[in-house]
Amino acid sequence: MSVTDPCELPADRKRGSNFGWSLGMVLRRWHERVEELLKDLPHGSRGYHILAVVVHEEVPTQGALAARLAIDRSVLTYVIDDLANAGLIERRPDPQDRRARRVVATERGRQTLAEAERRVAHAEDHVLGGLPEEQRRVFRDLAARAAEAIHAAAPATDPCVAVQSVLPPADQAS
Amino acid sequence: MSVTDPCELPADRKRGSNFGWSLGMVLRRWHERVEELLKDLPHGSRGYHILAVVVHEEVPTQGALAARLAIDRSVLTYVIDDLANAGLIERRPDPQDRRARRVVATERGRQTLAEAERRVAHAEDHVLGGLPEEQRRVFRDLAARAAEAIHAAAPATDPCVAVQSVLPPADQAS
DNA sequence: CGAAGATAGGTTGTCTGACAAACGATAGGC
DNA sequence: GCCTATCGTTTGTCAGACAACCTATCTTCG
Repeated sequence: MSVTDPCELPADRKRGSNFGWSLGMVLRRWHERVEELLKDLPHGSRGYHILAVVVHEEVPTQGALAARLAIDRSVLTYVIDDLANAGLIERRPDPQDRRARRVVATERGRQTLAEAERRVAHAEDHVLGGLPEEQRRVFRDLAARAAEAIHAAAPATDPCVAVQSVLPPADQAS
Repeated sequence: MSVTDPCELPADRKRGSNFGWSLGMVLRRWHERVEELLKDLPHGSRGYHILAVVVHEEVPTQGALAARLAIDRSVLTYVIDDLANAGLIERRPDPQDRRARRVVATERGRQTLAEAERRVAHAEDHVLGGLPEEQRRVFRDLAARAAEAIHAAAPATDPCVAVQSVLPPADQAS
């Protein structure tokens, strides 16, 4: 497939149609808003995500939690510390394996999460204010499913694409 | 339109249904892939975005470019430096205003972008591999429109939400 | 004309968050 | 009882984001 006229990208590729940029834009705004909203939750959106998983899901250990959220274990350490200090979760020794810690939510944690989720949901609607109600729902749903799929196929890098220079070999530089 | 009962989140709010987390997940993977793909384009995805705008849109000055992409001017400086060194764009003095620089793409830049866009499009399909064809299209479209709307309403922080603690007042801590 | 303020671009320094590496404690296999 | 793997934690390094400052130029107005 020879290079079709590069300018021919049918106005679908033009303004705003850079997927990566768009995602970044939406995520940045989401982050701003949520961070603002949850500024007294120990680590803002980070703490929120962790708390959410702890409350909603049965996650055995800290390591599993890290895997579930696809974040580094070393981050978990201090976020959990602070969430525990705030009385939102507890870190209990696992009776089966004394290396592991089970992380469970306190009642206060559950309440806090409920409140946080309410606010975040509201903020999200605001962030997606540019889309009509129905499409917001669709967007969130698609994002969730795409993320789920990505997370499931974790390997991150498979060499299915041969990596060679994007730059033309200096043949007809302007 | 009052907020429908916030606690009613019906198992739609559960696993994977954290919008922010999902976006982050998708974006991270996008970034990994693209950065891999464009590793010899001066600043990877950054350079890609900038090059794309320079090629596809009529952007008067460097400052306008920064505004268009919602990035810091100080970033533009060195990215443009390197894109120019690679012969992909040129920084020309604006005859009307000698403070300003007009940034224009070279032919080589156009070719490179075309190739890059092809690869990125391919990578994006791969990243969204968890969604069927049609939904990928929808997702990209919604993302673009949401981002566009956000970018249009730039102010970033309007105090429409009263910010008070998410934490309950220590009444019934567990 | 010439001084004052505004604006374009560039430079520098600081700060945060991501990530790798190393460590102590414990579990499981031999 | 040793050896290796695993869990959680700590530490250090690095890149990217962002603010503050600087210079050159334009604009306005006396």
